[in-house]
Amino acid sequence: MAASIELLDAAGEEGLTVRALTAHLTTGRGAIYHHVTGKEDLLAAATDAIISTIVGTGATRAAGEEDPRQALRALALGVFDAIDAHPWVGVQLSRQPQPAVLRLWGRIGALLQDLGVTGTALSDAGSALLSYVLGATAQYAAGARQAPDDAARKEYLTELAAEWAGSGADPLVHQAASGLVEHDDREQFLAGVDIFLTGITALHST
Amino acid sequence: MAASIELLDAAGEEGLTVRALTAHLTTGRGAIYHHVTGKEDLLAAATDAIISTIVGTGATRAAGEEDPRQALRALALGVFDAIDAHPWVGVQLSRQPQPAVLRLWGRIGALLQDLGVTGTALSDAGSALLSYVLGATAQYAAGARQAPDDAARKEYLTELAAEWAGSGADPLVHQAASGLVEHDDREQFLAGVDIFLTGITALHST
DNA sequence: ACCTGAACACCGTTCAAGT
DNA sequence: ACCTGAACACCGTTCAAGT
Repeated sequence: MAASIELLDAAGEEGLTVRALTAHLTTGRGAIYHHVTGKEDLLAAATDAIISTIVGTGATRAAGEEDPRQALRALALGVFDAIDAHPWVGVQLSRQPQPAVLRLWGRIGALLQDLGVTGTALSDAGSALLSYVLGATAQYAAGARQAPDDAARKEYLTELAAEWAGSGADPLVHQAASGLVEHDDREQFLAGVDIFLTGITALHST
Repeated sequence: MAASIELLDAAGEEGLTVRALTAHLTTGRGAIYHHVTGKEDLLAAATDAIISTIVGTGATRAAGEEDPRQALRALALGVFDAIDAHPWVGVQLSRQPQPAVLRLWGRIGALLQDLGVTGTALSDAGSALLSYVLGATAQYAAGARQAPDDAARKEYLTELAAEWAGSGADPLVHQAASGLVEHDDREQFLAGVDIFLTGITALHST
């Protein structure tokens, strides 16, 4: 498992090949099939291992001593940072039915319940927040994969901004493109979480 | 392009192989490389073709005669229905930099502007809403791929619910699992859009 | 029970050769 | 300029044979 994550971090999803993995473990190609059913299983297990470290310990200290809103922000940021460190997790999380997704659902649901949301509103809010987090991190991961370091990121964004500006006559897109290079992904991600929490609170209190 | 979409609809992302496509077009394997740079380009073009039909015509009649909130709901539902018809689009949209995503961004941004959102709040709200729509549809598409028809869907969800119920001691997950089989994806998706719009409005008016 | 590694049935992409 | 299709360099997975 550790070897799989190492390979994924080093070369992305395409870097995890049965050949590379078994070579790294100095074993025969067929050997892994005694431990996992196939490559899909391998990826799911690696993803679950990463997500577990974020959700895992937090679940016990959620008794209520902490502000659930703050805890939800922290959880979301935890996922964000994990994808920053392991971009391949972002793509993987969009593929159901993943145990890692289930784990996240449970934690988000519990915190929303602490916030006083119940019934249909709870499942609506939970799945919506989860979808946002997964969608945003997947987008971010895709961008990060294109530009691993800061210099490459700046170049990539400048190029993308030029492409945006050129593609549409829309002045709005133009404006968005100019702000693209300077914007902070992490801040924008958190702003989205806040829109969510505000919406949930507003809908709940009416 | 039409042939590519046909293959993708029939057999999913894995069904689109260079061999199957060129056989369908009764041409040589290398022929397509004179029209697209590779398979990635092919998938991006197919995705853009689908998204264009949703965003395309709407852009012109967005002058303001329509409630922007309603228009955003309609746009979101349009994406949802497109992925219902072509599940492979869902996965594809999570991969940047996709012209289709840019197209959606432009339309969402314009409608948010009609709603009176500007500056940093606009780019925050736009990217958040886009992330939600992409995340939710990707999740839905992944589920739909597992269960193409209604009978399979029910069976799949019942099985998933049992798995959920078994995995965690959490009573919340238990409760969510029981509601899983009956819930309407489309309704839940729209509920999420409403949480968003409510949050954006609430943050904007304070 | 677990491992080995050749073999199998696929891929996407390239490129000399044709029209 | 566009097409052809054999060839190349890969894949994931299987399975008879070993320990």
